Amino acid sequence: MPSRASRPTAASPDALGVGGPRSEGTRRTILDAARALFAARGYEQTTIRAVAGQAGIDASMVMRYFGSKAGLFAAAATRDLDPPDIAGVPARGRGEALVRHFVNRWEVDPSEDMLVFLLRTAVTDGSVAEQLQTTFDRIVVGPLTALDYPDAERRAALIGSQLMGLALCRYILQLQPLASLSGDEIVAGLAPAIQRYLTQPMTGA
Amino acid sequence: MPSRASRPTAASPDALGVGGPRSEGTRRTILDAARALFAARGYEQTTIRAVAGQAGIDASMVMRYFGSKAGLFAAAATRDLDPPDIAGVPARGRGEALVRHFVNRWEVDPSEDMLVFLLRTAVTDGSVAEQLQTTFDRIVVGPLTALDYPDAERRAALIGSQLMGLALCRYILQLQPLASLSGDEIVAGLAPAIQRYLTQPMTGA
DNA sequence: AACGAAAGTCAACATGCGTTGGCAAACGGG
DNA sequence: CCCGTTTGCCAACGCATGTTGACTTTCGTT
Repeated sequence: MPSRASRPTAASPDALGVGGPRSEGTRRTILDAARALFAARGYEQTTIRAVAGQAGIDASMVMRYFGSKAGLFAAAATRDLDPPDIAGVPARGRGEALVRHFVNRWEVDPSEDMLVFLLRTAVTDGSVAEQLQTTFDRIVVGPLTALDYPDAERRAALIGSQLMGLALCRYILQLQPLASLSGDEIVAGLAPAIQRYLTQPMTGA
Repeated sequence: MPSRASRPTAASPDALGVGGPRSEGTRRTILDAARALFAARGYEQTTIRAVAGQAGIDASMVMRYFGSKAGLFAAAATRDLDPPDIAGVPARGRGEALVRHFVNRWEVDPSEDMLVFLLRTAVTDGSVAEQLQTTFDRIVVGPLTALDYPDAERRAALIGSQLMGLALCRYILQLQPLASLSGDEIVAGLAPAIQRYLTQPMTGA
């Protein structure tokens, strides 16, 4: 990706704090570069200079826009992500729908997905782990409780551990043969297990 | 843990390379400290000085013993770990036996387990990921192929992703409610899924 | 055309890191 | 008792990093 100079067009005088409204164009450019690098290398390995380099600007610009490396990460880590719509799926197909939802998103570009992005950094940073918990609650636990599944939290936890394990092994660690299977093969292999987590009776408490 | 000065006892003139036989006592002390810190913070966040500090010695000592930070990690990352004995278990109970094997080990002290140790560092270091692959092949894929399971590699991959996900969510990220469940509850929840991965028919290839 | 603020660059600082070499104490055989 | 090896500590180097401040360039407004 060549260094897109891009004329930032001075931006519109939108609703932004008086603290310092900057060019919205380069702001997004920086955030995209930051997300890509944070997701690819993790927090420590990602340097401000590298982010600035990929964004085609100077490192001090990143500081002016986001204050600090932590501020940059915080800004990069807040993004909308849509929970899967499993309510519109018959109960027997919800396991597969759940797996397919995430696999489809991850197949496009794992680095672009918030869950993979957070996962990578959460491993080395405890505060990010809390954020991952929140995100996960909203995106997996939420839909399950909305459908009145009993023990929704525990079922979501089991399902989550499997989905996280998949994301970890396939997209981050790239372990074989998991990394070279097709998306459909992954879905076919995982869906029955997820379905089972949804429906199997719970023992103990 | 107070700084154990400990007289290294000059050690026995054991079989050690001519390059530099050092005190075996402090060598192990350093390795223990290194393993604990690597497992707790990951590779980047662990500093030579911190390892030396926890071992109660100087940082340069670590260098003399292990040459470099990478050498220290390599030394810390080589340790025996026993594959689970599922051959002596009836086929119907192998899923549970597999889960229980790892959960039992992790309940004692996750930081002491090689798999958790490697997992944490593999996320930020690609070369460690390869080592994790090797370890995993030996400890999970091996026992399965030895029992002539069809599609042993793929089944092991699915099982592995679930076990890795558990280790990640419960012991590293400490996500709720997974982190606060009892070991038995974990085993009860996961065992049927693992058993299913062992026995369910494989679709596609 | 001139002004001034915004946008961006450049050089430098302070810090913490891995790493190195030199120097002091402990130990053991002659 | 002395001396060489081993074991350890101290101070420092070189480097990359996050961060800062002064300087230049762009560009809309008057």
